[in-house]
Amino acid sequence: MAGGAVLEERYNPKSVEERWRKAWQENRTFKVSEDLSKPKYYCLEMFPYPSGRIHMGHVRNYAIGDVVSRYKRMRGFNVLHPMGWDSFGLPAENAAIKHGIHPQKWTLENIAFMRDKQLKRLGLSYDWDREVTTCLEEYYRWNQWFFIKMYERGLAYKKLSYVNWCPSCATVLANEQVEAGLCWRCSSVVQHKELEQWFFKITAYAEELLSWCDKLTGWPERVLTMQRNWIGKSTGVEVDFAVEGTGDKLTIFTTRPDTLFGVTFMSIAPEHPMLESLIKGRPQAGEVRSFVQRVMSEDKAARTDEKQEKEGVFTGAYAVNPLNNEKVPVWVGNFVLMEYGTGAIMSVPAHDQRDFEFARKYGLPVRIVIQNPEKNLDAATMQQAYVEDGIEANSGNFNGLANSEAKERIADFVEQRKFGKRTVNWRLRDWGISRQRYWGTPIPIIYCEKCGAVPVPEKDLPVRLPMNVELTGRGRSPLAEARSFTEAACPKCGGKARRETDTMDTFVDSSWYFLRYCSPREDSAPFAKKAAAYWMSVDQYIGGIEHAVLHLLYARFFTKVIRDLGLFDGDEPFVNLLTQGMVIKDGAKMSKSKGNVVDPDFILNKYGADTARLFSLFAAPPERDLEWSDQGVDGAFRFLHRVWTLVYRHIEAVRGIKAAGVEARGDRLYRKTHVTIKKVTEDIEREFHFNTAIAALMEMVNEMYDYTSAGIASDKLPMLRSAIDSVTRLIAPFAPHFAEELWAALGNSTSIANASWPQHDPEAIVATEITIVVQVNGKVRSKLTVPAGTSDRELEVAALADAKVKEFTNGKTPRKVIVVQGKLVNVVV
RNA sequence: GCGAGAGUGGCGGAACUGGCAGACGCGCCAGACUUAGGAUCUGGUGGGCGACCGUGGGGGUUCAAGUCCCCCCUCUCGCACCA
Repeated sequence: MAGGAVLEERYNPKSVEERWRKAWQENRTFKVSEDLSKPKYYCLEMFPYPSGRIHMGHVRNYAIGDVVSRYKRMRGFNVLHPMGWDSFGLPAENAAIKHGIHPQKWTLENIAFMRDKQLKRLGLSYDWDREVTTCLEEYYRWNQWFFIKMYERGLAYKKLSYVNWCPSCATVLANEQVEAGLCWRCSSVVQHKELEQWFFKITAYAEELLSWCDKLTGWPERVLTMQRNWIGKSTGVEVDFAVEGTGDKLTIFTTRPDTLFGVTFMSIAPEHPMLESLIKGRPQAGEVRSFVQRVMSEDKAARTDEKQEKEGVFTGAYAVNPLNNEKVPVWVGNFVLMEYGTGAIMSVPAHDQRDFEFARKYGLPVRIVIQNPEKNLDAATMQQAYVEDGIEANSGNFNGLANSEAKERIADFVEQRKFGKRTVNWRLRDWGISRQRYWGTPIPIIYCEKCGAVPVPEKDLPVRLPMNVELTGRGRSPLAEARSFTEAACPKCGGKARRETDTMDTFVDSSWYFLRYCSPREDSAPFAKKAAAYWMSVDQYIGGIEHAVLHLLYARFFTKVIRDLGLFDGDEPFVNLLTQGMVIKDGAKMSKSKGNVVDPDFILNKYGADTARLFSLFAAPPERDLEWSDQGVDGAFRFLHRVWTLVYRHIEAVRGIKAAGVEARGDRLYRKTHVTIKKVTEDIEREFHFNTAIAALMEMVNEMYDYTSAGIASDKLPMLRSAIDSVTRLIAPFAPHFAEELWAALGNSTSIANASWPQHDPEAIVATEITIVVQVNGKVRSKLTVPAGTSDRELEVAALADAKVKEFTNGKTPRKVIVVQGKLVNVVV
């Protein structure tokens, strides 16, 4: 047996934790496999990037997940709780450039250190046999496999487009990776650049990704809101305006067809493909070109800044409004985005604030087409656009209709006359996955001079990332420099060809790793279908809010694609999501520059893992930010000490004693024990409120001290035994090494991880006597102790007879007496 | 501007469907044991001398409001020229 059957006098976390860490490893305590006889539970924490060291945020994240896993396990679930490494990515490459160490070596060394020297010390109940490392070919080959499957279905495609370019990372970024115009990783100003890129067609799933937001009831509302905003569905109408003098059509998108009669000009994006033909041969051409050039030279941050002055120039061209055959000027506007809608808009200054400002600035006409029913609008004097609902005016046959009604009627009219059609526009763009970097999954495409882009056949996978590549941090994709890599034969015709040298965005790796955990050593498929059918979906996913739209949206998308490939029978990857708060110190996020970082190793050395876990779970509920407090850690340590000392004192006396059963009902410690079991269980079940669960355990331990303060009679030993027994089980998910040690000392020879969770005795918690609060006019004046089950009538009589009540009612007759069953009496005078 | 969340002692935080505000912990104060205590144990600890007053501010509903309704303030996060 691994545990010491005799307790040492003083709690020594170091020796206790070492002993149990070893025991768990040797006994394979947390190894799991599919077992149809038990209900399954899949608990997952977002896997880390192997940066070299873990931080307090990791400790908190994994401690939360571990409590959930261990608790569910004790409740009889077959728990899958895996860990792995999101191990492709830029820092490895930067380390290579800076220190001349190969990214692979750097990464694998970091993983070994973080796994063996850091994570394993935390006592986390992982099945380490399921470890997944995304930078190994046994994993990334399946990224390539998915790419090819998606390519075959038209879900992966290449196109020339304007992309977000980070000059510092020297690579392209997805839209999701640009935050306020800055690179999400290094905060450089993102540039606009035209490049050929590979895309995943996430927009094909936009509707489904959106509609499922309503069904993910186990997700925090704010994450769903962010996803809904990001997907950004807007329904409207596309309308064709004929360009005067040419046969061309200028198509615009609008959500406000009810304002179509109020169009007084048009605006198009500087990148609009029709621009050249519009200005050709016109006197305005020169001015337009220099305007366009100036706007396009601005970086993305400046261009999309709301405070940016709205500017434009007249192209000299006119377009015809198909509804009233009116001629309106076409302008180029710096605020019109080519990526959204059609890159051209109709401008209705009377009813759109942007258009209004633009019209006033350039002296363009304003025409009211929706009248305010409260107060007549005047185009000449209005100070801002009228964007509320109202009645149609100046709108031909539609005059007099409510604008909400007119929206539909005008859209119908547009469709009947074939001026355009109803459409839906999405803010969501396809996911650009090409990265001009080395340390990632090679995109499995070969370019043949004759056949064009040809996917690498499945049998030739993986396309291995070559190891002998020089990394300079400059210029093009590092892979492009490696001739042995780029030279290839066309899989179709065998002719001379070259390989794609871009690698995939690392968010591809984390989009399906949760499926891989189900069967991590499977080598004929990304995962075994049967294993996934058993384990998926993830019952509880835990991680930071920072992935609210990035990873969590991509993973949902991949899951749906994988479903449609017939590999997995489910719609969503994560049933419940817990977004834990940050760990902060002195009111700010821990960061090197602020010098407020707490090193997990230091805490582990000084107090041990159980204290570190206990504190991070006790100091705040998981979804809130946690303020780190050195003194708070002392408090957690002290609590474990108190439990230890209590058990140490009585262990000899209770060793051979049988725990108390129902015959002990009525004993105050027995009652407290069962109240605590109920409270701890409910707090874990209800939103994982570990802080109050731990508080309840502390209360119980205080009660145990009190119970035993004057020594203990032998007839009370069964109650003490059952209390110690229960506390040990209840504390096990929080402080597992500690609990194992006590558990062994109590004479158990199997791990407490496999012990059952205690169940409370409902009869035991029914009090025989209850305290009733007595109020006079809503203010607490007295308390009554009465037998449970005293009737309302008796309570009222007792309250009115109370001396204090008489004093405060001062002889007046009560106007009303309110009795709340078992709680309170309020006398109103 | 839009959306989400929050505001409670000196501090972190409790208070499930309206029913003793401040559980539990930290800190602080006092005492015990001690050569000693930054160890441990015991007790106390919202404010005010008091009637009383206290959950960001102001109204309201109710026998009763941290909790429900209306108005306002502050903070955090996300989105933000999306046509």
